[in-house]
Amino acid sequence: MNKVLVVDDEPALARALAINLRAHGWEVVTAADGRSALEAAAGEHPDVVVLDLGLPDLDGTEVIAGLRGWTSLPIVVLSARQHGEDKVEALDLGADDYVIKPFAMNELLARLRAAVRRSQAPAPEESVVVAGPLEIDLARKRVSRDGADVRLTPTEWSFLELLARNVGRLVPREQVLREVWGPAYEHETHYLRVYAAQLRRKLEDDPSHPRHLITSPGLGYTLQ
Amino acid sequence: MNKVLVVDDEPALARALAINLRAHGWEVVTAADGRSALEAAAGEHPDVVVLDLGLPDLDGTEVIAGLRGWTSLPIVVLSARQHGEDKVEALDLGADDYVIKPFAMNELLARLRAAVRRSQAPAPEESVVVAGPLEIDLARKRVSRDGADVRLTPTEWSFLELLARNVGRLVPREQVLREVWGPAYEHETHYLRVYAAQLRRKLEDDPSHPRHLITSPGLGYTLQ
DNA sequence: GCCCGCCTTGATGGTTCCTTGACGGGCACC
DNA sequence: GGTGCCCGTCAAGGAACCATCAAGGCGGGC
Repeated sequence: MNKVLVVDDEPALARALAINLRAHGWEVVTAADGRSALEAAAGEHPDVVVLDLGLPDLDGTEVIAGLRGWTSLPIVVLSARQHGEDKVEALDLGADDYVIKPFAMNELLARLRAAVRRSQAPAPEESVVVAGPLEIDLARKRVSRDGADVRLTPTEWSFLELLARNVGRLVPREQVLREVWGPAYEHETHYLRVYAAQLRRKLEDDPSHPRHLITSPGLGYTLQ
Repeated sequence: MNKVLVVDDEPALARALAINLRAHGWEVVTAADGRSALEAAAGEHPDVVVLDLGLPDLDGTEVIAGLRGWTSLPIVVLSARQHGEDKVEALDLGADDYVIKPFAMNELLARLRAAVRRSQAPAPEESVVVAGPLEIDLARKRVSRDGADVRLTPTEWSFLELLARNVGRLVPREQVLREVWGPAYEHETHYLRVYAAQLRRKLEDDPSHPRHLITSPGLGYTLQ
């Protein structure tokens, strides 16, 4: 199921959107201002953001800039302003699409689907990544080792998923911290060690001599 | 310069678009019907397609489907139809964006920029530099020699990467020091010798008679 | 309200890597 | 042949980084 973050300061509209989106199979989280939107984007890992311009605390463009600083997560902007430069500005800042209020629900749904599809397309994304005795099913968020299911915590999964999507490639430490914990955690390298150790204990035959979750000191981690 | 393929059967509109786009720095090729649009997309390698629905020969949705069969090239649909399902249908078929006529030129330009940026951002920069038995994969940060992986430290990698990005060219000592250690280290030439030696020990068959990591005394280093 | 799972944080010990120094060789020039 | 310069090599100390264990705190589920 795809997850969408709805950012809107009008409770009525936010609730209406949430109900409609849930009815169409989306998992919905909401935020009422820019600050909590940025937090939620980092903490909830949505697949797409619906962003209403004109929030109480931050300008909508600041929210876009704040997100684009660390993620390419698709953003669909929602606005009542029919004319003017803000549409162009939002797109140039890195928004992915723009819908004018009032809008037809099925149009918004189509644009969300398009945004998510685009963002996922470039990852050729076999939904199951195999590494030795490990099978990582990205779509179902499941991992098995020698055929037996392995239970992971949300953070462990997020870490492993990132490595799996770049299987065979070295993923830099900063990228792991940014994408798993959020942009404010780029220097919390201790987390990496703790979670790498936890994953190894669950996934490796000999956790102290890992063969699949490999550390490159000072650089990052590789799944192979 | 970015190249755009404009598909429109009205010569007047097509010409107006082409002039405007060229004025904003785009390289423009045009097609007046669906069949030639598909050919042009294959032959001209545009960065983005602007597609007017309602062509004489093929339905616009068929053009989208025809393109999506083999490429993920971004498509911006142009249409006069204000309402109805075709907007949703076009997006779901794989169009990347949708602009309704009449439209503001700067909006179309912004959407084109956004579409191109999106399509290029995730391009994983598949560049592998080969020098004799060495293969240097810049994206994966991996080096192999005769097919076997070679482990490098962060500083060694940074040094080698710089040389690999300028393979065959002499990289001045000062540039190496600046880009690997930072601007304050421009005169620490000793570092160069130590790390050049370490790299040779890992990469060369006979480290004391290097064939790939070449020193030009007083000038700099070359990878070949 | 309690319990449990998970995240965070600290402490410790081991490893890797960077920096720095010392020494010898080749080369040009005097 | 001596001198100076630059390069290559080796080695050691210390800093940065990693692995592991464990405990406290927080929140969600019951």
